[in-house]
Amino acid sequence: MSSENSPTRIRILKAAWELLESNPGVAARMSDIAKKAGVSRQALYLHFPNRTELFIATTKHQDEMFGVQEMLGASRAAATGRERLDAFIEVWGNYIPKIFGVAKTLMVMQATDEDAARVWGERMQDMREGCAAAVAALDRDGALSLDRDSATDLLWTLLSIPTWETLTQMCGWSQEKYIAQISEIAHKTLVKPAG
Amino acid sequence: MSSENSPTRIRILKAAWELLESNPGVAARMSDIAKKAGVSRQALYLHFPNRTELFIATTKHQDEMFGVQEMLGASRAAATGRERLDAFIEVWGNYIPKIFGVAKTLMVMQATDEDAARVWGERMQDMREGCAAAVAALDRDGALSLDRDSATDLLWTLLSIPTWETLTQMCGWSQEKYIAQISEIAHKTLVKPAG
DNA sequence: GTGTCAATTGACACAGTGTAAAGTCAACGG
DNA sequence: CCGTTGACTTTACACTGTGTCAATTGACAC
Repeated sequence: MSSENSPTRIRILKAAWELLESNPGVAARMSDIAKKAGVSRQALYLHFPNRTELFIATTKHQDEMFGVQEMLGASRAAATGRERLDAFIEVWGNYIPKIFGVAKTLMVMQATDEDAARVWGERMQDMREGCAAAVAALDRDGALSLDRDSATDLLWTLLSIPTWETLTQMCGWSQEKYIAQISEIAHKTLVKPAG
Repeated sequence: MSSENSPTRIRILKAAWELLESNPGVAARMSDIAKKAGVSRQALYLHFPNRTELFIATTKHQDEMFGVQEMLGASRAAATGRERLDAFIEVWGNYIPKIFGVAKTLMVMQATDEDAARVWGERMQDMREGCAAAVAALDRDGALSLDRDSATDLLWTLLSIPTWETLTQMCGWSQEKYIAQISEIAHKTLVKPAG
């Protein structure tokens, strides 16, 4: 079942991806995914031990396809703390819509499923490190107007998926407005006013 | 089944309340609730048409017990826009922890259940009106640094339950720190600097 | 007593997950 | 050309949880 790259496995992952994306959070049934992938329901269990692990694998597959690591790595290149903050907000903020469908499913499952909770927690912790790094860079520039921990907490919350969901999905903000406003709030609350 | 005040109905609601509170989001089973209420599983269906409606009723029961309407009404009394903003943040922000357990359940169910989604949406819309009113009061004072809609959207997001959850449950902020910081962010981002 | 109402008991249909066993089919190696 | 292997299918089933139904009990009211 494990880390193979068999074509069937990929087809299943792709089917799950599409279904979750078209209906965020609703968590398609195994039979739906099988149907979409053009395989039997049982074939799913040949590649993944259970439903949760299939969705976890879908998440990891997305990260691999999109190359998050590289994207986030790029934001580390920025010279000043302020530039780094902006770069991080832009990269992560623009990554969210790409993964939202699948991510939301995991987020919802997290409440009832330990494995989903673990993986989701790790993922959010990774993102938090990016926040911490940006905050640290600001601090080194003497531009941080809060203690590091609180600043990291705030930035993390500001860039959380529920925040993105509220603003873009419920309030109807465009992706550009979202990025611009989050960036502005981050500056106003985290960064010292003058220079 | 409907809007009676039979003692059994109340006991069921109380049992559901306690179970949801002790395990936010996990959504207890009907049999668990029945057991806790000291009543047969079938008795639940004599009072509520299904699981979702039971949870919805639990939410409404909480609102009734706590008297949200009165609490929020009090914040309308404030004289200036700034005072009103602070009052609203304090009232709503301190209400969240009281309802979190049950609310989170509804929030999670919202993804898969239309009725839950509807009720949850209404509830959030009610809260939004409080945000809009505070923003309008600021605007009347000429103290608003954003257009009304954007300001309402932002305040609404800032005061959303996921934001509270991230800061207090995941980051470990105290309720006091939460209120203080949210208040500060709201001022920095919504209210004009000087006077 | 009889009616009625609230609740119980036990049974069942249904959906969805996960397991198990047997069968099919194509590829590959002797 | 045969036999094996591996991936997948088919069928069946156990299990959990929701919701429905019918028959029964017990109390209280008139």
